[in-house]
Amino acid sequence: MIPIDDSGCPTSCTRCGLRETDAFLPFEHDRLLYIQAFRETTMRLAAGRQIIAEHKASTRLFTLYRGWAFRYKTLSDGRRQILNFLVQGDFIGLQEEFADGATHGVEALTDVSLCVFPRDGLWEMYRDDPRLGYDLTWLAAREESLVDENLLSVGRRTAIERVAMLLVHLYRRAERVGLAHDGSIAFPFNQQHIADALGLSLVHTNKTLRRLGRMGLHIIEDGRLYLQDPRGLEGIADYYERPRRQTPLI
Amino acid sequence: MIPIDDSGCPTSCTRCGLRETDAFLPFEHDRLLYIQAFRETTMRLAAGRQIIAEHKASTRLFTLYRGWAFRYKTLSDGRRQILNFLVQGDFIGLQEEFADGATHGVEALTDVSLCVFPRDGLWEMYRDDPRLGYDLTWLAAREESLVDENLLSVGRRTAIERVAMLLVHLYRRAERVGLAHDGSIAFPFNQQHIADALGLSLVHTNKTLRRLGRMGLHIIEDGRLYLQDPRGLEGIADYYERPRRQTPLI
DNA sequence: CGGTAGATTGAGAGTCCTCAAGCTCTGTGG
DNA sequence: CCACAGAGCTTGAGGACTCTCAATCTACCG
Repeated sequence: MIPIDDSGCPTSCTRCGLRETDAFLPFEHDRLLYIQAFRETTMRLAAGRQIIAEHKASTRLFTLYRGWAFRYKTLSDGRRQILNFLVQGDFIGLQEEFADGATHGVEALTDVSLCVFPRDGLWEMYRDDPRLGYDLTWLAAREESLVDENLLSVGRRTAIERVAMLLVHLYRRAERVGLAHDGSIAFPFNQQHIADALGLSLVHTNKTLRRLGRMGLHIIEDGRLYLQDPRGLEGIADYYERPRRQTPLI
Repeated sequence: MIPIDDSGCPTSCTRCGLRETDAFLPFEHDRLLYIQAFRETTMRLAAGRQIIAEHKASTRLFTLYRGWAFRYKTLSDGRRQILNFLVQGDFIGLQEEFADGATHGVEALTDVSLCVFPRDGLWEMYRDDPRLGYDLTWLAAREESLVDENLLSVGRRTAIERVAMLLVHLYRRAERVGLAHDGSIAFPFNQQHIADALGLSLVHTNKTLRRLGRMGLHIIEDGRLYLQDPRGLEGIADYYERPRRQTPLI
């Protein structure tokens, strides 16, 4: 029996539940202990709560241990753009450390469990264990490639291509970290989330989703997403997932 | 007289011309020598040439020493999205090191001069000098924030807002690294570049640019950009530049 | 003096947006 | 047990922003 704290995280990083999948790079025992010492606390947040508020500097870094979240930016009249979705294993808050005030918010999309790290300990981590620094750069670069992918969608794909892309992409990411069961994943995203991620209106997002559904490409039912025709979706989206290397998990 | 090699870069990093502006973090002499040793060579590429081809793994990393470049992705039918523009001082190729094949291309927009680094020496750099590793993460995070900003534009700003945003943003970035003279910057971007960066068609980009010009907000003339009314542009774009910290330069 | 790249403009079409209304489902309270 | 409110989903209709097609114009070059 693995000891669990009241946020749903294991008390010890050496028994981190995420590491049971093969999505993550295996870490040495010592390194896990170092991360555990670096970890300030763990916490739980309800869906809809802000993990990092859009215009405030955060003094903390996070690893998303359970649940979904998203990064976003808004214009002053309220228009919102979701930059990318975050799933368990993703690191949160790196840009805050570096970018000069060019802020974005991070919101919990479902109830989430988080590992919390102090932001001002980051440089020490690089110094103490350069390998972890290298891994952080990796995570930053990989997140950027997610945003790149979204920018290509929003800039150059049509509505139906964008939605097809999003469905396949989210499914693959969830599957990757062990969230797919019986050919489906939990799908807590509402249509406003999808619209804001794809740069579409809510109404048009709805019509496009329905259109794909009627074409027999996917089903969203009881909060779960089934890809009936993943190849079909990939074809529409002009997006073909490649095998992925294992990802560092901090 | 600073010795210059045939690519236009100084032969010694200790005399790097870029460091004469205050845009960059001052580096210790030893660190500059380390970077110089890490530098494999320098090179020059003509406008339009590929610095990194879109679907090929590159074995090199670069610092853009002079000129403009851009990162882009394309769909199989040729639609192209420019992800962000690169200016002198920007580091090129980090994502290639980490992202799993999720590739993008990097093209020289003007004639460029580049410092070239071997990609497989990167990890050694983290190990030898964690501070440089930290700086690389910084650069990665900052580039991501550029892409974030573009994604907000393309997803949620109207055409005129996007163009206003682009003009201000490019101007500020160029100014920041010492490229503004007499209230203008060299403007080598053609309308296709702007269209591909903003997710617009060439024709509509042209009409929008003209509209802003007729409103007296900017002038593009003889390959130079003048912001006649930067505040007006910022207002339209709902974008206000904040003071920036100094950036690492590697 | 053609030829090419880039900028410009007009016209018509189409994707996507806004407005509006109705529907389903869930939770709450009388 | 049922009315009611709220969140989210769905659909129709009209309008607007942006796209494609096409043609013209300028600048530059061999």
